[in-house]
Amino acid sequence: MPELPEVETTRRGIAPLLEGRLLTWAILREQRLRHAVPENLAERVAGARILSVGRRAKYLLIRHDRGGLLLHLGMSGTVRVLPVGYPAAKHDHVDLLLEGGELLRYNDPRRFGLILPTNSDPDDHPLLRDLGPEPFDPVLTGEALHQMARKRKSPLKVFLMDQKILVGVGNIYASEALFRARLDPRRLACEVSRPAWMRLLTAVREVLDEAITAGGTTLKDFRDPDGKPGYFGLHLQVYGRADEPCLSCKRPLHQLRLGGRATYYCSHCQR
DNA sequence: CCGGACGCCTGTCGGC
DNA sequence: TGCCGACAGGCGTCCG
Repeated sequence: MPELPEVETTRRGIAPLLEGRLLTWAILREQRLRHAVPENLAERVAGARILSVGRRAKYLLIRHDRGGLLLHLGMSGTVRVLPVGYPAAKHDHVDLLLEGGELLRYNDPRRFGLILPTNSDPDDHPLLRDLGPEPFDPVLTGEALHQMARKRKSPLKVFLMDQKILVGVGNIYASEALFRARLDPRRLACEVSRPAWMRLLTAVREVLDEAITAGGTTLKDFRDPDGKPGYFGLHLQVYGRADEPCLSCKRPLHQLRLGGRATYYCSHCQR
């Protein structure tokens, strides 16, 4: 589920509540996530003072004075801030208890996400090692993308979703950015011109930025830490709109599979 | 090294 | 009504 805008929305929701607070305990109801959550999670976090809540790619990084926590929402994960004692529901796998009577509750029906305590800065975790640049990092340019794509024969959309190239773009925003840049998702990455890469990078940044402003996209599960959905779904131009008219040319949009994922595009506007 | 298929999970939806 | 397959926002591994 959550791509960069949903993770960033989650980060912004929890950061003001967490920063400077003391973690007092953790309740672990289900440890079988993408990686097993250590049995001693509570002891690992109890008494730690939270310094900051950051984000790298689609990971949330909670830094505290004894290390940190790495958190990923997978396909269906959400995090909420609730009062202590709030009854736990199905798939509420982990609670992080905070000084002052609130808790951070992690819910993830499909269990593709993760919560891992780290002894040092969670930035240094091996899971983050091979990630590409953030989409808003100035080191990322149309020229850089053009270079990286030179020998890549995968479809443009698959390339765009490769987290080693750049991070944060998932299945929804890949289709949206390609529509905005008027590029055919099936085009081979190695055959895309430098001006087209610049157009695409601009489109990626615009789409992500607008989605963050809207609080992300709620197709089904996603909620911000207050339990509110994201409203970018109202701005989706192509995702989920197979056979509906293109908002630009009125011709019906197409759907196909690329890299095993549903892909939506306009065969007239995107070349 | 690269690209494609598959698996990990649960829930939901459409077709029969 | 019930069953069964397909599919869903991510990502890692395997194999050719």
